[in-house]
Order: sequence, then structure tokens, then C-alpha cells
Amino acid sequence: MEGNHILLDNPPLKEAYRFLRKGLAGKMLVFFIADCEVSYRGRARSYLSRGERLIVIKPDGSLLIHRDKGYEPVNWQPPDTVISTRLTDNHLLVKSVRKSVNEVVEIHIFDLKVLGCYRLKDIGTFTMYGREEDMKKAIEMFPSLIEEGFKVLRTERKVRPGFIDVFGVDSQGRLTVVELKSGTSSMDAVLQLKKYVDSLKKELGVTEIRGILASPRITKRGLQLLKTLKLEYKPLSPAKCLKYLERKKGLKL
Amino acid sequence: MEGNHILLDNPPLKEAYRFLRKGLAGKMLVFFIADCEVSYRGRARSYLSRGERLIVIKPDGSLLIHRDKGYEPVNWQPPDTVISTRLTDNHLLVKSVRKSVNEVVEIHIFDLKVLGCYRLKDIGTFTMYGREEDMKKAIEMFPSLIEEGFKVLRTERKVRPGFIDVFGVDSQGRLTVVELKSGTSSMDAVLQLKKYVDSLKKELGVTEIRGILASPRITKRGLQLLKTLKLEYKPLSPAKCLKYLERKKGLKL
DNA sequence: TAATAAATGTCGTTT
DNA sequence: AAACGACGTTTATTA
Repeated sequence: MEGNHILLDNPPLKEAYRFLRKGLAGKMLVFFIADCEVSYRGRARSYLSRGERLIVIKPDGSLLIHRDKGYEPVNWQPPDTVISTRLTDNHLLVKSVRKSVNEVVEIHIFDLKVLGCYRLKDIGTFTMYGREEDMKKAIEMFPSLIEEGFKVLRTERKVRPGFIDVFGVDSQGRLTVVELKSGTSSMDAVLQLKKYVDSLKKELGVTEIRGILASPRITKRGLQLLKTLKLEYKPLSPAKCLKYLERKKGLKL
Repeated sequence: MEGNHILLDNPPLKEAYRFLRKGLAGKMLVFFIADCEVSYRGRARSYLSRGERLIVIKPDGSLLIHRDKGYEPVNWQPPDTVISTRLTDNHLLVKSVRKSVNEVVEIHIFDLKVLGCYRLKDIGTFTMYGREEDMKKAIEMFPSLIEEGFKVLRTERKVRPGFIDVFGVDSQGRLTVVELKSGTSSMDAVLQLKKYVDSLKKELGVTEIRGILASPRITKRGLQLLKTLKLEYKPLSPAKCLKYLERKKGLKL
């Protein structure tokens, strides 16, 4: 145990309690493996009966309770909770109360296998590529990704229900709304496009506006609905967009 | 360090590598805090530059990389990945490859603050209450939760686009489709209900079917759209449904 | 604060 | 494997 971190192997509850409080007070990242019960009350309710889990409490008040399976925590709290602790004869209680919403997670701890408290030195930068935004950028630079002769008038155009991803004209001067999806398009995406097209028709008093859904894939039903609604589909993947962006900028992504 | 678990405080890379392999081979839950870089390639791409993070690898192959903020991991893999490790002069590489999809996460580790490997004894049961399913059950037992005189014909009725949550008749014998949402209803939910009502009208050759959206809250736009489409809203919370279920079953939830 | 859309969403279920 | 909907979704963005 150094000055700047705490690591306890199989600590008695009382000791764990002392250092847990120290870690929380010191705004450290706290983790422990505990034999515990967990209850949650808020939008729904849940109860997890006794067993060993990995628990993480972050300095921002987020809480994660992980079993030994799966990506998702079995119980959790997002950031901005107040963490409180209480030691009784039998067990150690850790309680997380969300400030904004009425949501509470309580962990009743009977035994700890390990407790660690660390201050993460992390000023690293995180960058992500291949999202919808990158598709947008690529289309602005290379409108032909949509089709030959396509021209972008603007992106993020506001309409009643929200924002149109890309707004432009085709080679024959017809106004065109493009809805982008980085993953598989479903009927949802089709309806979203329809909404934007209709809204824009109304706003501009125009009867004919093309609607193009661009995404790497579309479901069968989505495509069916698209055709019914006289909308169009353009296969376009984030990967392809990235290639174009790299070419232009000479970027190594 | 006991037979059934491993806990290393500030281990040299070489030692960490040895015990990391041991933990992974032994299907243990592995966690460590590492100074590392992370890259991801798959549906999208990302790069996280050097810094300290908490990393968890579960026996089922799921991987979590957490910074000191937020509920969500900065990088991850869902279950069913193959984890491989390699030690070079400078650093330790941990690689997770997803079997089904082409997705890879690579962690380049320069230093470890702590490494733990544990076998979680966890046969606890997890139960959750207050989801859409509970609302359905409550309505089956107490149809008046929708309105006086309402009768359930069946739940999960299949129609073209999917399943109707609750299908019934009102006090005047009119067919009624109920769409349930455990949280706030938005325009999405309204459109879903509309889809079901239309689909059922067509299937049954009936011109009049009532559509009721039941949820604890609805957005302004959602309500507006609902009215435009001649559909109806019934405020109903999972909490209220749970109260009825408890009453009936004498359950303590 | 409310609402809307994106996400490497994940996860279960059904076709 | 594909599709569809729920989720205590979370998170970012904008009115």
C-alpha cells in the first residue's frame, strides 16, 4: 500500500470499510470483489441474491456491478450519484443515490476478496472514426458517393421534426434529402426519412422531393417500406467513406 | 497469492504476463489497471492514446476497458471473443478477436499497477420487476387498468409487422389494440401503435379499431401525433401495475 | 429541463 | 443468420 493507492488482499470488513471511505473521499477509482446482495429501485426494481461480484465505483459517482458473464453490468448507476457507506455488525452497506432521478442501488457486502483504490493518470485522447458524422463529411467532399451529379446544399438542415443529415440536389436539379445510417437500416430509418421529406415538402411548398437512405445494409422489410413510400436506397458503408476521407486529407486513420 | 486467486501489486511486465496467461487459461475473471494504448477495428474504428485504465476480461470472453469516468467502457468486446497475449521487449499486447463479426480490440500495455485473477462464486438469482412484461401481466389480471369494461382477448398477438402487446375489446365491443411502454412514449411508440392498428384493420377487414398507448409519460410531440392519428393515450406506470400484481398474488416484490 | 437521434449500442426471441 | 423490439438502455445535442 503506497501513498497514492490502496490494495488490500482479503481484508476484514472493518478494514475494508476504512479504506473504502478513504478511497471515495479521495476521489479515487475504487474496485472490489465482494460476496454481496444487490437491490435496485428506480424506473424499475431488481434484486440480486448473494454471490461474488466485481464492483467498480468511479470518482464521478458512476457504479458498476459485474457478474462473471456478459458485457453489461447486472446493476449500475450512471455518473452523478452520491455514494454512502455504513458498517454494521454483519455487513458493509454501500449505497448509491442518483441526484436527478429517484434511483437507488444498495450493495450489502458480507465479505471482500480484494479492495483497490487508484488514481488513474489518464490524459489520453480518444478518437473514433466510421460513425454517421464521418459519412456526412465524406459526402460533403465527394457528393458522388451518393450518385453522379449530386450536389450538397447543406448538412444538418433543420426541419420541423429535427435535422436532415444531408440536403442537396441531383443532376436534374431535383431537391434531395439524404438520411444516413452507419449500421443496418430498419423500418425506423425509413420512417425517419419519410418524415423529413414530408416535412420539407410542406415547408417549401414543393410536391417532389427525392428521399435517399444511405447505409451499409437495409432489412428486407425496410426496403419494402422504402419502395412503398417511393423512397430510394443507396448502399454506402462508413468504411468506404473513410477511404475517401483518407484519400483527400492524406490521413492515416 | 492463494491457489484459487492471483493478486499482484505493481508487477513487472514479465510476471504480469505469466499470471495473466494463467488467469485466462484457468477461465478466471481477470482485471488489471494498466498504462496502455487501445485500438479498435470493426464496425467502426477507434484509437485511445496512452494512459491508465481499468481493464476487465471475463471468462466468457467479454472485455471492458474503463477510464475513470462514465457508465460506459471506452472500448469493449461483448462475449465470445478469443483473447490472446504476447510479450515483447517494450510491452505486453492483449488482443481480443470476436468470432462472429470482424471486430478486434488491441491493448498495448506498458505498465501494470495491479493484476487480479478470481473465480467468482456466484449462483445468485437476478430478478427484475416493473418492465413492460409486468404491465402486460397486470392488465391481463386487471383489464380495468386500461379502462372500465375493457377485456383482454389475448396478448402477443401476431400481426404482419410484429406482435401486439395486448389485444382486446372495450365496453362497447370495439376491438382495441394496446401498445405498452414502461418508460416515456415518444413518436416512435405512436408510430408503432399506428402500424399495428392499420395492419390489424387490413388483416381483419375491419374499418374501426381503437388504438391505445399506455405508458407512464408521453412527449408533447408524441401526444400531438397520437391525436392526429386518432389514437388514444392512457397514463399507466409499471409501479401501478406492480401494486396490482402484488395485491393479487400477495407477493412482496 | 425536455426531447430527439446515435451507438462498435447489447440482449433476448423468433423466423 | 436475420430481423425486430425492449432496455433501469447511455450519451450527446439542441430547443
